[in-house]
Amino acid sequence: MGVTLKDVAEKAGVSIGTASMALNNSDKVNIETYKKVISVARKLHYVPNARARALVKQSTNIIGLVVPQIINPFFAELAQAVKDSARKKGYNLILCSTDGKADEEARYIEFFKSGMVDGAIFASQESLTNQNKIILEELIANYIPVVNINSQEFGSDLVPVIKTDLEKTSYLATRYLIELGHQRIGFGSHSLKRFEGYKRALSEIDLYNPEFVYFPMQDFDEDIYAIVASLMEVKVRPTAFVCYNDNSAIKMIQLLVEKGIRIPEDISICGTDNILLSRYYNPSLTTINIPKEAMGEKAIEILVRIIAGERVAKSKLEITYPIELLKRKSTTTYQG
Amino acid sequence: MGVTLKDVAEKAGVSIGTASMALNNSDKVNIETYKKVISVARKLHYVPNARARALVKQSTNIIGLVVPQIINPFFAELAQAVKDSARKKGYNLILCSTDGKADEEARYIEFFKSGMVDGAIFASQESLTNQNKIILEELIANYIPVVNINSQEFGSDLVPVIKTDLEKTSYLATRYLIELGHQRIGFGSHSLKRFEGYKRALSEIDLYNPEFVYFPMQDFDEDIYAIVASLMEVKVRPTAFVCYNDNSAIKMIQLLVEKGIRIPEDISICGTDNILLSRYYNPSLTTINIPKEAMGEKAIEILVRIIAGERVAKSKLEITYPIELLKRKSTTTYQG
DNA sequence: ATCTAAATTTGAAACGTTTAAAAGAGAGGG
DNA sequence: CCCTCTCTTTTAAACGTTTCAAATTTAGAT
Repeated sequence: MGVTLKDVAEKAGVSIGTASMALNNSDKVNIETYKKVISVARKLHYVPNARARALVKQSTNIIGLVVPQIINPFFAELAQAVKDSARKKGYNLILCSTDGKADEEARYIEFFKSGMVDGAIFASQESLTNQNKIILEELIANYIPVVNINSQEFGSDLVPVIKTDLEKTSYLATRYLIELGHQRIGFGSHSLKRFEGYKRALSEIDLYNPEFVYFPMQDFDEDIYAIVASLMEVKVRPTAFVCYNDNSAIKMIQLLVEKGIRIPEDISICGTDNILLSRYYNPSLTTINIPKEAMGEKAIEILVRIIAGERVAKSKLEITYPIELLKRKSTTTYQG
Repeated sequence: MGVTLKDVAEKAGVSIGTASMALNNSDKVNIETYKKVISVARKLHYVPNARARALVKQSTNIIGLVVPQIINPFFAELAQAVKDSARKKGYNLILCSTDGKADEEARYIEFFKSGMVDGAIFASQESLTNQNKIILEELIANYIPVVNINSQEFGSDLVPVIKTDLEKTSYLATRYLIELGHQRIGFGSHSLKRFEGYKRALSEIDLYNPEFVYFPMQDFDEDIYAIVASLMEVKVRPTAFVCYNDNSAIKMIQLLVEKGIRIPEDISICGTDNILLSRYYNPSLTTINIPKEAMGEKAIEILVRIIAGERVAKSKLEITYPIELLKRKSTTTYQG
């Protein structure tokens, strides 16, 4: 079908080995033959067969990135960062979103284990499920380099973790709302870590009240309807709310506005992630910035080092990135 | 490093050929040997080497999807749809975003030509650039199956096109605004097709006025600042505006609101794409739905047929998907 | 026991590269 | 003219599968 190295070699009147060396800029080959081979290759529009090369080189130059969902802007932006860094290092990125399906996950693992990627990055919302951990360990066992982004407290010593301090995100958010004068501050997330930060901030001033805490079981996005419904019924309503992430904050605001509640006048709302859109939302969203670019870049940097054979994580390697509160218009002082 | 077919064969006491056949469920192999091989393979945690298989099978089971940007929700959602369909057909998706960089594009092309993908889907905002066309033709010349999503009027007979009627999107939007009583309707897009639809709707009632037309040169997202600034200065301001897409509509609303303009009371705004967020924006966005799932699925279906060797596009193959106006809260009747 | 046909297994080529060892060609010195 | 050394090219193995023709085994029929 396509033109192969053999064709180039024949036309250039050299052996396959020489042709290969010439095309790989080996210094062993005579300058004249080099020129000849290059020119013939160009003339024939020769493109090296990546499949053959992958086999002999034991490497595909592809990195896999696994995210829970692509359509979540946080992961889209993270993927963008990871991709850019990967390309700079000469890798292509294969983007895998699991959408919470275990069988999808399993298929990706098979794919990775089969050697189609040189390494993989797992990004998660939060802490890894047991299932995730098994997966990572299985990959490690198959000598597939792995880096983990964003998950907390991962047990294995073998997988480097790039993360932020989740507890601190909600601590910062809650602190800020307290500073604004709020006393009844609600919270919604399935993240224990985040809950701890929220609780810590309120406990410091003895204002923690479990009444205002919502722990959606599974899918926060879906459970927002229930939370908003509950907020409408409750006698004493919180005047501020700390949301799981920007996506859910936006959804929550929309639902509240539909019920005639003004944001931020009636309820201040705070997200997390600083997705691109949070700045353009109406009202613009007070949120916590997660340094996605830096984290994505770091993940690639470390992964590439592992791929190159460096024993990066002799012991537990964890890198925690700083986060930052961005004060915008979805929060305001308590209008007692 | 890993365990190979040879290891399995030896341990099972059969030849490599037999082991291979057993693992591929060939009916030629005796049931007892089959069981033996399977059990040994399982015991050794054998995973077939995809690189070797790709070489001999001349296929990687990977499909490439090229989009302008992942972080644009429209393309994220389209990618999601494409990915789901691809997986159903047994393919993995490699997601490539060019971010408008020509050199990135070129690298993807090399990658595709090298045989690392079995086929490729190109999704574009709009009409293809000349550059794009050259790329597609180059791929075709290298026997890489290609399908095009969303672009209008592509010359080649060889590349199937999955699209919508862009002219109609802005026609529908403009018509609706006219029905709402608006007479001064603005328009912003670099798309000629869309402009035509807008102009047609207004010309039908003799209200077309070039004064209200904004043709950003390059990046609409960036040019919105200039458009909004201009809208603030102009003596007679439009009471409604048709935006390039939801993303830009959202950005525009945000900027207008910052200037104290109420949406939709002062200006009605209409987007296109129906990204997930448009429903949760505040106000929720009147927009035109683009059937992303259906289009993504169709693209994969056709691509897979081409990969299988079917000569899908003997002549020009174009499939146009229906669009639909979604009336939401960013538009309202003209409050003369 | 012999022959044939069917069932099963083996062996080896093929996929298209890379790479290291071996071979060959010049050049210069003795 | 031979030997050695350097520079260049060729040869062939290796990567790990799949696949198909050929070889072998098994079973059935006579």
